[in-house]
Amino acid sequence: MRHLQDYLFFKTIVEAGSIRKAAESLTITSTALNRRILAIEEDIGVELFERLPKGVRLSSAGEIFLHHVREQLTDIERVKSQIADLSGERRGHVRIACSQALLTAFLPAQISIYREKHPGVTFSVQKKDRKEAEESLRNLSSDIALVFEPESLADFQILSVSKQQTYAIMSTEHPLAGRPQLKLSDCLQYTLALPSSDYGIRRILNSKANRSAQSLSPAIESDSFEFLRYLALHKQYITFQISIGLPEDLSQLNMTAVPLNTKDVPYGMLYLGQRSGRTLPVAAAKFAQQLVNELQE
Amino acid sequence: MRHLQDYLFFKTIVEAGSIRKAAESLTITSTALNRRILAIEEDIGVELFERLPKGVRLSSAGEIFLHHVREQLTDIERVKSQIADLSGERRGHVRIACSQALLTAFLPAQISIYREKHPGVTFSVQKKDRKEAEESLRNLSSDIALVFEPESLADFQILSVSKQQTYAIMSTEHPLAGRPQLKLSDCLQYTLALPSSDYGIRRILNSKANRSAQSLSPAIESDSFEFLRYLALHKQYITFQISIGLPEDLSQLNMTAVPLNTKDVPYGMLYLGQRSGRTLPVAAAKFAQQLVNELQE
DNA sequence: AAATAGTGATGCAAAATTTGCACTGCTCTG
DNA sequence: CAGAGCAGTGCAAATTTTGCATCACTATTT
Repeated sequence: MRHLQDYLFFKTIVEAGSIRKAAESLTITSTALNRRILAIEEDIGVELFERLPKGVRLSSAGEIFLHHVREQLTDIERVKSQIADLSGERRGHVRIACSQALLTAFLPAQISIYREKHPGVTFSVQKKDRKEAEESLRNLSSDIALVFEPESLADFQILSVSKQQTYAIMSTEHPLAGRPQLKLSDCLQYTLALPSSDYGIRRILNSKANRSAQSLSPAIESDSFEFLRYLALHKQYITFQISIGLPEDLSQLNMTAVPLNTKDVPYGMLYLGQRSGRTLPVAAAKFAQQLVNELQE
Repeated sequence: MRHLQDYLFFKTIVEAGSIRKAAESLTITSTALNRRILAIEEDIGVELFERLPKGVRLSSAGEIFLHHVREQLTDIERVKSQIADLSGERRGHVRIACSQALLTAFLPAQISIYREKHPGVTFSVQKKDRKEAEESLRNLSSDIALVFEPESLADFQILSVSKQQTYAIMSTEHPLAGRPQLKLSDCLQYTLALPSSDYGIRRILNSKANRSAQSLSPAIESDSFEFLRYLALHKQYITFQISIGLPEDLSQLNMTAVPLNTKDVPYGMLYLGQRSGRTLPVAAAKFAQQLVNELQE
């Protein structure tokens, strides 16, 4: 859309912090870009930026305008997507913010299923922690978010909630492998490789440990679930994952996942949501619907 | 706003039903206008209009686009108004849809009060019946609506509700003048001049008459309250009005208003509302707030 | 203290886009 | 069947946007 170019330019400048830098990434001259901003400012009658020696910074009027610009840019996407859907062929782009656990198996599978029906739809998936995911919904940089144990839920419109059981992951050689079910205390006798404490799984385990006055002392902490998994394979450590985050090929890797007793370690909650009050583009709305159906099973 | 010109052009064409007619009112050539539409259509990839021999008509894609355009045009007004409010001086335009009864005394007084504080704010007031008022909120041609006994309340976000007592209006020479209070049956013995049946007051009176199996047979019906009032003055008829709609200068006109007993004819409800989910421009929001305060007394 | 490198703004000419005129082809109306 | 009203199009003029060179300013580095 031609008229929205100014909006995009403006947004890019805000993100770049300088007109010249923004101009570079927009493949346009800084002077042309500068003048477009000046023109907008004249239109509105207020300066959108403070001019600093190091670049530009939003004025308070600019903040208001930025908010409007973000809404516009996403709104026109929705409109285009609705219009495209009239002609039968679904097109568009779905932007997903999600917890790390979803990246391994669930989302790849779901996206693949969706794209078989609608190859015109593209996806971007960003791993975000709980805070970041909610923020990205708020500032419209994501359409939907899948968050395990979310934080505030402000502006978060819940589309689906599903209970997630925690599993212990270990090598098939591990003494505990083969048990039908475990308690957390069973695991504490072995060496643990845990996600860092800003992850939902860790919070679940922590709270159980605190309640039973046990101490959760991991030998290894990491923010990469994949790393933890490989560690558990080679070093006979135990790590944990929620059910939806279990890789499909564990057995091929000589690993196994044993569920933790839910009376011992309670279910965690996986939330699917969008920004409240927003109408999603068709593609995103339909994909969200697919996830809702899938999560209900 | 330069970029929104296309939107305004588009909207004008829709309303005019023809590119040439729209071009005329926009003081631009039909050919230039035509090409701007073609450009938009190329941008989106779909035809927005069906081309008919008599002009153009919206396609279904155009309908979606129109909806977006309307939201845009009002949204940018809100943004401008919010930005202007930063600099202290309030500017903007408030569009009000209201029932006829409000035009006589209430709204003129309220607008006058508001404009003393904020002379930069302009107003447009449109008399609408209950259906029309709600529709004008929905399609964003009004910011706020004041409706007596509204109909559906769909998409209608209620800002305030106030009870309105019904008054009988008559000449000071009338036999019933001077009574402290009346019952509907008292009035039925005299000749009535009533608003047409799509007005809220008439509905209130009708429902009472039906319940008590009385018959409401007006000698005169009109959709002009002013006409009815003058009629009542000169011909000794009785007409009715709700409290907020009573003119301030009745006594100077040798007329008087006598309240109807509320146990006989119940209160009617006056609703102040906006479209649900919408953030009003500063000027409109503040004016609405003033009305809410006023109506609470 | 001076040089340097970074920022946004501006005058001016070239490039690109938009506009208006004249005209086409179409359909419905009288 | 002629006429009026409609949208679309080729082309040249008018207007707007762009890019280059350059200015004025500031913070950092030498």
